[in-house]
Amino acid sequence: MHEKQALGAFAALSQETRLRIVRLLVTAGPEGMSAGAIGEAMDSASSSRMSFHLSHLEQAGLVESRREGRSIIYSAVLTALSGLVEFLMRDCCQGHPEVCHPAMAALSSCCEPTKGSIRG
Amino acid sequence: MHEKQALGAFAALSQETRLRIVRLLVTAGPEGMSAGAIGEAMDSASSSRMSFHLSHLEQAGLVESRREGRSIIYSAVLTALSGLVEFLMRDCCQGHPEVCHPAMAALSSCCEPTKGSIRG
DNA sequence: TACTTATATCAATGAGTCTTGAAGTATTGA
DNA sequence: TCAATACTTCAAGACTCATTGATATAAGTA
Repeated sequence: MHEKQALGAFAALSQETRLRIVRLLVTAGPEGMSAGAIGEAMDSASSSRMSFHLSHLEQAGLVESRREGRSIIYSAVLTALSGLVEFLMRDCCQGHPEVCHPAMAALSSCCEPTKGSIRG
Repeated sequence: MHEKQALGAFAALSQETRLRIVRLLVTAGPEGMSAGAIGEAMDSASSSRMSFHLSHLEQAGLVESRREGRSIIYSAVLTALSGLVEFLMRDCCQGHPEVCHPAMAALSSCCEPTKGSIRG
């Protein structure tokens, strides 16, 4: 994850519709959702509007697509999200590990690591 | 950290100058840096341009300021950064803990937690 | 082939953002 | 009080972004 990629990802995530799409696709898991289904889940989203935001997200590397019959299925690129977090934290931590510990505690409660515990 | 705050933070971080300012201030630590010193560290930054971006970052909650004599000292709000990470990961992990583990491993190598270890 | 469904692309419009230079405010010192 | 320093605020222009509606492409179906 380089600065340009991070800037693109932050820009993609700074738009309400796109942030919601990403969250929706993350919860949808690896199977993903068709563009139409995503559009139906969003408020008053025209097909061109969805296409605009989905291609924006795809170019930012946050989602990927595959065709299934007439539909195009979008899914979240989970490694891009974790890479973004890694980039953010890498920059945060230079000499100040206290920044990371609250975030690690939050992750710990979210992800239930299989071994070990985190103390701030 | 709510959606609106996250959107504001992502928008603030999606601009090259502002992302660099944040990284600069994170490395500068709690003492922070004056607006002028930040401007000197950036390429060809006019004072009004710095002020524009610094107030943008401050409104997003990513930096804070205090006056010292004639100078205004800016410093990074580390809890806002970790809060943003927490927000991102919280949304990432719904049913998919495998997203978080690589990020946790990255944080682990960055922050050297005082106790326990993280396994993906 | 013609029709329907599903999505993408294009062009135009309006809204928002970034930069610049000038003017304004706050602090310090003579 | 005057001048200098350090920032901020304001206004204007250029640029970018989001939305809309129309058109285009691609894949099934009759």
